[in-house]
Amino acid sequence: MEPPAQSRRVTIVDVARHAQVSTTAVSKVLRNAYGASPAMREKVQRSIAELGYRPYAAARGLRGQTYTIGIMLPDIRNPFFPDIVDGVTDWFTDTDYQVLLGPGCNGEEAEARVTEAMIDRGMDGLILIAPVSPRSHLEHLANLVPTVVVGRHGHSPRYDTVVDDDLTGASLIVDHLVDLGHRRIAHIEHLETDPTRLAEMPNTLRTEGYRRAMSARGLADETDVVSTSYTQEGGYLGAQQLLAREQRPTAIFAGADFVAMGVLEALAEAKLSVPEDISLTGYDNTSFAALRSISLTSVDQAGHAIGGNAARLLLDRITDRGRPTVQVKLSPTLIVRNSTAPASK
Amino acid sequence: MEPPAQSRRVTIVDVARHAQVSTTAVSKVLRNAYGASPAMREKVQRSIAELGYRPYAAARGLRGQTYTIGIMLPDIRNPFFPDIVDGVTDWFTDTDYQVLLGPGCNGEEAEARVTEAMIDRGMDGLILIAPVSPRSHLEHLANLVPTVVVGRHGHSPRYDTVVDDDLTGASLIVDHLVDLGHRRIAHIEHLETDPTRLAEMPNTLRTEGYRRAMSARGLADETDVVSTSYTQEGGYLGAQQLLAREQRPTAIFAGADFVAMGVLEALAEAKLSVPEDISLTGYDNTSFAALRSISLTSVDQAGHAIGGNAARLLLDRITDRGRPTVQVKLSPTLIVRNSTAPASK
DNA sequence: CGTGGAATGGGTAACGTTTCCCACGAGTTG
DNA sequence: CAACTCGTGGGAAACGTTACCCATTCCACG
Repeated sequence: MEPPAQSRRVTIVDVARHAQVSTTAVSKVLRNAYGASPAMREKVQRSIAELGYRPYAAARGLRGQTYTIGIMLPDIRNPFFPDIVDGVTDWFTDTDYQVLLGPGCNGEEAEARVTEAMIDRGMDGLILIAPVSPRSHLEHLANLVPTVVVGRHGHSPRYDTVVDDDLTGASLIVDHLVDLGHRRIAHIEHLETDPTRLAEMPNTLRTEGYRRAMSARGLADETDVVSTSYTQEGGYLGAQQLLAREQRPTAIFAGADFVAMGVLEALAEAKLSVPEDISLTGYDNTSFAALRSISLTSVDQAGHAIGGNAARLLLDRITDRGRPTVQVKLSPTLIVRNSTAPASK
Repeated sequence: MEPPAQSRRVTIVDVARHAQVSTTAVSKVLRNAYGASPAMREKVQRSIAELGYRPYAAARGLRGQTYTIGIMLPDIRNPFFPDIVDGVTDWFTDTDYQVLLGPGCNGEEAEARVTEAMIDRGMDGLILIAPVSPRSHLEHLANLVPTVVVGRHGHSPRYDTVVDDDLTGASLIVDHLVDLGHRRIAHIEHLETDPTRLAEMPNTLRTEGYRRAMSARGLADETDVVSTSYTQEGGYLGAQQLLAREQRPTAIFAGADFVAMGVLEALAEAKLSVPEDISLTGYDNTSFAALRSISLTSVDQAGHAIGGNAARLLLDRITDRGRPTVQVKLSPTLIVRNSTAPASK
C-alpha cells in the first residue's frame, strides 16, 4: 500500500530547474509566447513531459487567465440544454480551455449567485443560457467578464447573443398544420409578465410568430392563445381550458415539448387520441419527442450549432474585448412525426 | 451609457483600509478565525457590505481552499443524475462552497481530462458519479484531493462511497413480477468485460440480484439474461433476441429505464402491447418512466438522498482527511405503474 | 508588585504564475 | 569601427489571500 503522503505538486520552478532554464522561459513556452528559441522550446517541452507538469490554474488566475469557461443554465433536466452544452464543449476541445457548468439555477437570485461564483473563480468567459435576469444585470456581468447570452432576443452593445429564430419556428408549425387542413389551431404559451423581459424571451416570440403566421394564412379570427407556463403542469391546465371551448381546436401547438407532455395527459383523460382527434405539436425536439410511443411533431433548434456559435463568439471576445457585439440567429427546422395528421373535419 | 472602464476589483486591502484595520484582521473575520473581537468583527463586516467585497477564490486557492466542489458525471442526458446533483447542491446551500459540474464525459480518457482540470483549478473536493476509470486511478485521485465516489460498489481505504443497494433493487422487481404470477422473467443487462470494474459496477449487481431473487423464488431454471448495453439501442436489440425465443418471456426486466424505452420500441414493432402481452420494468425511475403514456414500473434510487450523503461525506473528509473511509448504502423502493400486470397465462 | 497567560491585533513571507523590463551578444548598417 | 537593431534569455515585481509568528495590553494570581 502506497504511503498516503501528499506529494507536492510539480511547479514551474521544478520544470525550470530540470530544464536548466529560468521560470520565465518555461512560462513563455507554456503560452507560446514570443522570445523562446526552438532549441529551448524543445528542451522545456521535454522536461514538462518528463515531470508530468500541469500549470496550476488557480495561480494563473491571479495574474491573468484561468483558461476556464463557465456555462450557466436554468435547468439541467430540460433535455434541450445538453445539446447546447455539447456544442460548446466540442468547440473548446483541443484548446487549453476547460468548460464547467453551474448547477441548474431557477430565478434571478440563483443566477446571480452562480454567476458571481464564476467571476470570483476567475473564469475567462461566461455563456448564459436562457437567463431570466434583467438586461441591466446581464450588461453588468458583461462589463466584468466576456459574456455570450444564448436564447434571449434583443441586441446589446455589451454582449454577443445567439438565438434561434423563434418567429420562423412558430410559422413552420402553423404552416404545417394549415397545410394539413387545420383551421382551428390553438397555442399554449408561457405567461410573461415582467416588462423588461417581455420583448426578449423566446416564448414571447413564439406566440408572436404564431399570431403572424395565422394572419398570413388568413386565419386571424381563429387565433386562440392560452397563457399558462412552459411546464408539464402548464400544458395539462392549458389543454383543459382548450377542451372546454364550445368549439374545440383541431390542433394544439404547445410552446415546448414539456408542455406537450402535459397536453397528452389531459387528452388521455378526456379519452381523445392523437392525432386522430386532435393534432399536437411541441417545440424544441427534445428526446421525449423522439420516443416512439410519443412521436411528437416538433421544431428542432439545432442546439449543437447554437452552442458552437456561442463558443466561437466567446473566444473571439476574449481575444478582442473591444470588437462590436453581434447577434447570431439560427434557423430552426420542422421535424414531422406521428402526432400531426390531416384535419378530420 | 456607462463607461466600459474595467473597474478594478475590490480587494481585501481596500476593505482593510476602509475599516482601518489590517488585512490579517479582515482575513480572520472572513474565515471566522480565532483572534478577532466582536467589535472589530462588526466593523469589518460593515466595510465588506459597504464596499460589496467578495473574496477572490483564485487567490484563495493559492494559499489553501477555493471553496469549490467539482462533480463529475458521465452523461448530462441521463435524467437520473440531476437528482443526485440537486441533492449535493442542496446540501451545500448556505455554506461558502460552490458546486460546479464537469461536462458529460464518457470514457476513461474524458474522465481523466475533467478530473485533472478540476484538480488544476484547486477544487477542494470531488464527487465522482458512476465513474468508469479503474479503481487504481480513482485512488490516485483521492490521494490528491478529498473524493467521494457515487455508484461504484466496493470499499476503498482512500475514498468514501455512496451506493444504492442494487441487489435489493433487482429483487424488488423480481418479487413484484413473481407475485403477479410471472415465471418466465427475462433480464437485459449491460455487458461488462473489464475485469477491474466487473465486481464494482451497479449493472453487475443488478444482474446478480436478479439471479439470486429468481433462485430464491424457485425459478432458477427460468433465469434468462441477455447481454447488450444500457442504452435505448441495447434495449431494442435485447428485446429482439428475447422475442425470438421459442418460448417468449412473459415479463422483461430492463436494467435501466433507457433500456426499457428500446424494449418498448421492439415490442411495438412486433405488435405486442404492454402490459397485456408482456410486462415490462425499468430501473432508475427517471422522468421518462413517469410520463403517462409510458407509465413504467421502475425502481427509485432516491437520487436526492444519494447526493446529500455524498456531500456530507465529502465535507467531513475535507474537515478531517485522516478519518477512516465509509460506505453509505441506500435502499431503493419499487414504483409500480401500468407497465406490469398479472401474467395472462 | 512581579509574573504569566489570555485576548487581540498586525507584520510579513509565502503560494505559482505572468509580465514588464533590462542585459547580453551577434549581426547589420552607415 | 561605431551605432544601431534583433533575437534570446532572465530577474524581479506583482496578483489577492492566508498562515505563521510576534507585540502589545490587560487582568488574575501568587
